[in-house]
Amino acid sequence: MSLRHALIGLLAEQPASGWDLTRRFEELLGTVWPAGHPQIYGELRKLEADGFIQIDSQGPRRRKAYSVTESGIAEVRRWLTATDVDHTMRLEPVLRSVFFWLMTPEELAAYLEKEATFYRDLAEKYRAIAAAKDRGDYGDSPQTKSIRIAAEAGIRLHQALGDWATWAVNHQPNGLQGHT
Amino acid sequence: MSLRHALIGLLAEQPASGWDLTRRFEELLGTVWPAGHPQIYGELRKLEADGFIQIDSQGPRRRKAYSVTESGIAEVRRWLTATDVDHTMRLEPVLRSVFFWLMTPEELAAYLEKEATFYRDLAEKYRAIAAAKDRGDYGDSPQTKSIRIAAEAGIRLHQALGDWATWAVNHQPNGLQGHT
DNA sequence: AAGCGCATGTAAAGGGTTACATGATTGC
DNA sequence: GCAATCATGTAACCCTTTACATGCGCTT
Repeated sequence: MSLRHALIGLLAEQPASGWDLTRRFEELLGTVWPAGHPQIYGELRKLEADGFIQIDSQGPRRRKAYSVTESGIAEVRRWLTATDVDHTMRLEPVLRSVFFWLMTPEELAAYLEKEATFYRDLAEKYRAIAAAKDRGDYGDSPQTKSIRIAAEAGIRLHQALGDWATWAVNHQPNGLQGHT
Repeated sequence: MSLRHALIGLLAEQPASGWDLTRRFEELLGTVWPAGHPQIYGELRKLEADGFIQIDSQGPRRRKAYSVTESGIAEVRRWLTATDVDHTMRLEPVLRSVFFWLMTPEELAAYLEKEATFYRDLAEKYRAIAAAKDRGDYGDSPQTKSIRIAAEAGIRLHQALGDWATWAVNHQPNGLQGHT
C-alpha cells in the first residue's frame, strides 16, 4: 500500500510518465522498494481515478505525464503524518542466517565472504552518492536533501550488514562437518 | 519462495505442527520474515506433497506434527548453497524518508524522535537475547549459535536505524514551513 | 453444560512478479 | 525501409493478508 504514496510523492517533485517513474524507482528506490512497470502503470490509473493525480500532458507514443493534485498532496501528507509506520523488514539474508548450522564451515565461510564484499560495495556506492550531494552537485532543494537522508540510511544499513557478515565469520555455528 | 525453505529448516531442528511453526515464526522471525498461519498451513501441505516433509505423528484436534525428510534437508541445503541471495529489502521507513520534504520541521522532528526510540528499544531487546545466548541459557547447539548470529543482525540493523533517525534530526530538508 | 481459548483449516481479496503483446521512434 | 529499442499496456500467476468457519479440550 506504500506504492501509491511513493508515486504521488515522486509526482509532487515534478510531472512524470509511467516510464519516467519506472526508471526513477529502479535507480532511486530499487533497493528499498522495488516496483516493476506493470505495477506502476496499473497504480497510476487507479490514482487518477481517485483524483490524487491528473494527466498533465500527452506526448508521443501514448505518453501520459501525470501531475499531482491538491488532494494528492494531502494524501501523501496524511500517509506521512497520520498512519503507522510499517516496521516489518523482509530480509532474506538474515532469514538464511537462522539456518547457517545446515552449512559446512567451508560453505559458510565462502558465503559470508561474498556477502561481506557485496554489502561493502553497496555501502560504498551510497557513500559516493552522499558525497556528491554534500558537494552540492544536485543543488540543495528540500527534495535533494531528503534523498541525501535516504542515502545515509543506505550507507548505514549496508555497512551494518557488511560488518555483521565479517563478524559472523568468527562466530560460526559449526553444524555440519564435511557433509555432502 | 523463502517460506518453504524456512519451514523445512525449522523442521530440521525438531518435528512441529502448523501451530508450533506459526508461533515460532511470530517470536523468532516476526521482524525478518512475517508469516501468518493460513500461509503456513497451506505451504506445509505442499511441502508434504513434494516429499520434503512427512507426517511425524498425529495428536488431539487434528494436530499433525511434521518432520523433515532426507530430500527436505537436501532442498534447504541447495537453497543455502546454490541459489542467489535475494538482497532486496522492503523498508517503508527508508521509503518514507525520500518524502520528508513534504513534512513540516515540527512534524518531522516528532516523527524522527518516535522512530529513534522505537529502534533503540528493539536493538535493546535483541541485545538481551544475545546476552542470554552468550551466557549459555539455551545451550550451545549449532542451532542456538545460528540464532545468536541472527540476533546480532537484529542488534546491528536496529542500532543503525536508530542512529540514522537521530542523525536525520540534524539534517532536516526544511521543505514545508508551517503548512496545514 | 457452558463458555473460552486453542488449533486447524478454507475463501476471497490484494499486492507484486513474470511473460506476453504492441505501437512508435530512432538509427542504420 | 528495416531493425532495434523505447514506451506503454494486458494477462496470468504467485505470494501474502484478512476474514470467516469449525471443532476440540479445558476450566468453572
